This record gives sequence, structure tokens and C-alpha cells, in this order.
Amino acid sequence: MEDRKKNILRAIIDDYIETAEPVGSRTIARRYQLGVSPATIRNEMADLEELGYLQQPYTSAGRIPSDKGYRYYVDALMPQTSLSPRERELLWEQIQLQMSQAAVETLVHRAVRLLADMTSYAAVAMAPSIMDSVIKTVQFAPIDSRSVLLVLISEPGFVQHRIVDDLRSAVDESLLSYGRRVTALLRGMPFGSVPAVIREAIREIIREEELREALLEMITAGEKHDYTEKAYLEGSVNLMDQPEFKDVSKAKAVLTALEEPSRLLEMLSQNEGDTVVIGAENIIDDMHECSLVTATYHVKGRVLGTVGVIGPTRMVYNRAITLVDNVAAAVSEALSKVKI
Amino acid sequence: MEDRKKNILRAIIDDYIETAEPVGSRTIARRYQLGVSPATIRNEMADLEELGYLQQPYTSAGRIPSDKGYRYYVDALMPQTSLSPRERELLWEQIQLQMSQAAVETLVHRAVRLLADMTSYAAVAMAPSIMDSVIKTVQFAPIDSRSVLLVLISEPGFVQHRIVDDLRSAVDESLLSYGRRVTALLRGMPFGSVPAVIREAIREIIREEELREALLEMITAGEKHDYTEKAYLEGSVNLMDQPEFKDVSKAKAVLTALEEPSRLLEMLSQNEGDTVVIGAENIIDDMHECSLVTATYHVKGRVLGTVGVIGPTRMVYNRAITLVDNVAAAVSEALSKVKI
DNA sequence: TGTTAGCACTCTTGGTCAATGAGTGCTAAC
DNA sequence: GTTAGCACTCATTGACCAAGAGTGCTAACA
Repeated sequence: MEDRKKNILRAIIDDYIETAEPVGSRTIARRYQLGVSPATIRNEMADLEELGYLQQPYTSAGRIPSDKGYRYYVDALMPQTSLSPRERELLWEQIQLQMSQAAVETLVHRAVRLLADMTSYAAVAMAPSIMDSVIKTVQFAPIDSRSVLLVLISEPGFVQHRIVDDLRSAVDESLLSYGRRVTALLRGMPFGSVPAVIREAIREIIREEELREALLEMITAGEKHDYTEKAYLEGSVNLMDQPEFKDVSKAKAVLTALEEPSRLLEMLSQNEGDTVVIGAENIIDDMHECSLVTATYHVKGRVLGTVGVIGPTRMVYNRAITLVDNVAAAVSEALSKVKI
Repeated sequence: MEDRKKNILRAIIDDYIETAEPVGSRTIARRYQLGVSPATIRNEMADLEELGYLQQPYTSAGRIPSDKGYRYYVDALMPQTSLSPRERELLWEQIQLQMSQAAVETLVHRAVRLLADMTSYAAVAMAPSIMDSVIKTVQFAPIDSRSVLLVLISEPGFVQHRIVDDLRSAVDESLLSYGRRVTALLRGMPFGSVPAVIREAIREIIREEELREALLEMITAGEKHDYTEKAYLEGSVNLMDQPEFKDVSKAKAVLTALEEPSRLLEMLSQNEGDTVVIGAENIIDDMHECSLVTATYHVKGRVLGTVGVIGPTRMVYNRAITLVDNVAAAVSEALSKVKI
């Protein structure tokens, strides 16, 4: 594509992102110094429409970008930005601060809130799936003579617990050794995939049936709710400030999709790595008027989860991308400091 | 108030709840067999307006109930309802079902979701504040030579845990006895208020400073986030189906208030016991066009939390009250079965 | 050949106006 | 005390019109 076309397309999209109004040739000529007349711009706009980058709500209105237009804009046209030093510092500080208490969930939750506030869009996250983490230690803590607390810790800092009560036989001293022996077997195992041999060995160790079954269930069952990914959502109401959602039914469709954890997770799982999903590219139909910017956070090279921002397709992409990337990086860094 | 006035007021409110349109004398005369003519009804309506139970959006429109009108309706006029046996069974079954895994949080969360689905309004809950619960047992589980998992269980089934790592000295066998000795001291203590004597005694028992401080913090500090009440919210988007929120800005104001945990908790804390808060009675300004129906759930006579429903002031009060009461009762019953 | 000015045309938006109809309050008769 | 009748009010609706933004096309220009 010729440079002039690119410049015009960029100008149109920049303007539309700012104003949310169909933009006409006159506006472009006046507001952006492209050195050509409105008539020339009109000709180019007709071309760009034919190429599928722009569309016209109706004859004799200005043009608005199509999904294809946004895609090209994001991939090639968009001016690159970075955070101001002050913003960057603020953001990292906010996130590092949370690490005082080592709760992964809280950290991610706060990060999402921060992202929502800074972008004024909706912010989401998919928290680490415990299924993908590696078992660190297993402990059996006696509560009373017939109840035991089963605690399972996995990297990086997940704690799963479960109370097993109504034991048929009273717990005795052997309980204390269970922890040591079972941990020796399970340490380093990825959650979902403990080999049958090891499961068999555990059966040998733990005599109490209820205890044994509870533990086996914790380290195998993938269907159980507690083990699947957790979704976070903050600032969804921010979307209602956007003119594209001034119609309640549109707003409702989007908010409903977001409120449903399964759909949110499906959405966040649709892509690998850092991506921008624009409009109809989204697998969720109700999200076809939205765009999604995501980035993953990791510890030691292992992907743990995803954070992202959801706004109208007319979103300020460069700012959103910058913020999402920074938050993901800050979360990664904060998690890497967790000792356990 | 004379019976005829009551009947007319009831008819007007019933009709308005159903249609969301200002109701006129003709409609009442036609739809409800009150044995009087529209003209008579008009006179009564004028009276009711003067008394403050009704109001007119503008001259020569029908009447709509005022907050005072709803209040009287709820307190004295409203037809009493109960769930159909099938509904009741379904509801209780759904909630009892959750008790397989003894997580209080999950139980409440599911109950709120159920309530939202059954009422088509927004449903909320304030989960048990751990501050009000009674300590059951404390355990110290070794993770590795320099890290310990501190577990604190309180009634009814709360598990708090915290990892203490980077210990200066390696943990030794004495750790095992800590649990027994500290539990003996703390059992039965209400969370927030452990006397100084006991705290002193704990200082004597636990030599490792980091461990000691972590425990003391867990059983005292009230400011820490994890210890305060937790708010649940489901189905807030349901409100957008209500004609009173066809205006996005109104919907936004309400949803924003609901999304903010602090305001939600303030709202749920404003009253004792089972209540109906109508319109402007609500302390939260943005909720003046909504009503809130709440009920508390308890275990052994101790109030643990609140569940509720939020809808427009034009809500189907009797149905909402019935459902909220049933859910609260079912949650209480389910919780009472938790052994620990 | 590419660019630009000019112009007729299209289509939305916003405003006015009148007709409609639901509903009231008042008066007088029952 | 109740009701029928009637004049009056006021939001809602649809038609209609003017204004304005923007386009596409044509012809002139560099």
C-alpha cells in the first residue's frame, strides 16, 4: 500500500478512535496536515473502502474503520507508545506492593483492578490453573481424633486444602509420617498427571480409606471446580461509558458474556501468548463489537495465566497494549519473588 | 385506612408491579372486580395521593406507587405466597448438594447464583466475617527446613492459611508440638478478641520470631483484607432487563455501586435481621431506585451472614421475600451439617 | 496523469406542529 | 356516598421540513 493511503487510513482511524463519529474527508484535511485536498482524500477513501479497510454506515456519511482496518492499523500503522516514567513507576509499585502476603489470587485480582482503572475499559484475567502446576508438598494435619486437614502445596504458592472428617478409625501417630512419605513420592509431579504407579504406592501408605480417596481425588480429578482456571473481571461497567454501548441491550449482551466465567475463560483461552483479538475475530459472538488485548505472565518460563483488557473495537490500542504488557510483566516479576 | 382504600391501593401496586406503566382508574375498574366505578376509584386515588402512597408522574397520567406506598404494601397489603413444592424441593436440593465439599465460600456463592437465576434480579451475599467466628484449631505443617505452613481452622469450616518462609533458623521437632499447645490455648476464642494473657502465653511457646508474629497477626489484625466480610454478587446484568434501567446512565450508576465491594457491604450491613429496604430508605444514594430484600443465615443461633436480592422498587416483593427466606434457611441448614 | 474545485445529490438529524388518546378533576344527578 | 358526564391536560406519535454533513462525479488544472 502506498504511503499516502497508509497515512490517510491512520488519520481516519486515529480520529475515529478519538471521536467515535464517522469521519469525513474534510475533517481529515483540516485536522491532519497531509498536504492534499479533501477531494483527493475522498478518492483514497473510496479505494480504502473497496479494499475493505473502511466502511460507510450509509451513503453520504463519513467512513468508519472495519475490523480489517483495525487489524492493519494494529499490525502496521499504529504509533508506538510507552508509559511515562511516573506511570510506569506507579504501576509497578502498586503491583509489587501486593506481594507482602503471598496470595497469588489476591495479586492477580489487584492487578486486574488496576488495569481496569488505568484503561477505563474492562479488565480480565485467567488465574493459574492448578492443573498445570507442580506439586511441592503434602501435609496431614490432625484437627481432632476423627478429622484431618489435608493440605497440598504446589508451585508457585498455591495452597489447596480439604477437611476429611467422620473418619471411621481414630487417627494415630502414623499420620505424622504420611506427610513425609507421600511428599517424597509426589514432589515435582505435575498436578493432573500422576502416574498410576505412584497412585498405587500411595494406596499402600495410607491405610484410612477416606483419607486416601480424598488425596487421590485432589491430585487427579480435573473436573472438580476448584481445580480449573479462575476468571477475574473488573471494571466491566466502564464499558457503559462508551458510546457504542449507549443502547442497553448491546451493553447487556456484552456484560452477560463477561459475567459468565465459562465464556470468559473460553475467550481468554482462544489464543496463545500476547495478542490482540479484534471484533469478529473473537470466538464469542456477543463480543463481536469488542476487542481484547491480552498478555501472559510467567514464572521461570512457564506460562501461568493471562491478563487482558476488553474495550470497544474503537479502543485506544497502543495504550491498552502498553498497559497490559506492563501489568503482565510486573505480575511475572512479583510472582518470581514468591519463595515457595 | 378503610378496606376499600386498601383494596384499591393493593390493586394499583399489583398492576404497576406487573406492567411498569402508570395505572389509571379505568384499568383498575376493568381488571380488578372491586364493585365500584372508575369515578369512585378516581376519588380514592386522589385521597391516596394526598396521603403520600401514590404519586403522579404528571397531571393526567395514571398513578404510580411512592416508596411509602410500597412500604405499606409490603407491611400490610401484599398477598402472601409460598414456593410450590416442586420449586422448594429443587431449591433445597441445589443448595444441599454443594455440601459435599465443605467450602463455606463455594456454598454461599452457589446460593447467590441460584437466587439470581430464580428471581431474575441481582442477588448478593455477605459471607461470614471470619472476625466473628470461633477458633477451632491451629496447625503448623513443615514444608521444608525453612518454611512452615500455618493453618488456622475456625467454625464453621473456615480455613485460613499462610506460608511463613525464609525462617532464620531451621524448623525442628518442636514444631510438631506447637500445634497441640497453641490449639489448647486458643480453642473456643472468638477470632478478633484474643486476650493479652493468651497472646503472651503464645509468645512463650513459639520461639521462632517470624512464626510467632505471623500467628499473632492472623488472630488479631482486623484490618487485613482476608479477614473482613466478603461480598458476593451475581446476576447484576438481570437488572438491565427492567424498564426502569433502559437508560444506560441509570443502569451504570446502580451496577457501579454493586461492583464496589465496600458499598455493597455497607448496604448489606445497614439493617439487622430479615428486612426489606425500599428505594430511598437505602443509605446508598445510587440505590434509591432499587429495593433490597435480605435474610440472614445462621448456625446454632449465631448469625453468619446475609443473602439478598436487589431489584427495582417495582419488584415482585412477595416472591423475592419467599425465595430469599428459603435460600437463607437452606444455607443455614447446609452449614449446620458441616462437621468441623 | 494525478490533483483539485465545483456541484448536484443523498441521507441523517433535529425541530415544529397537529392529531390522538389516556387519564384526570369537577359538577351535577342519582 | 356513588356515579355519569364533560371539559381539560399533557405525553406520545407521526408527518413534514430545513439544515448540514458528506459523498461521487465531472471538468479543469499543473
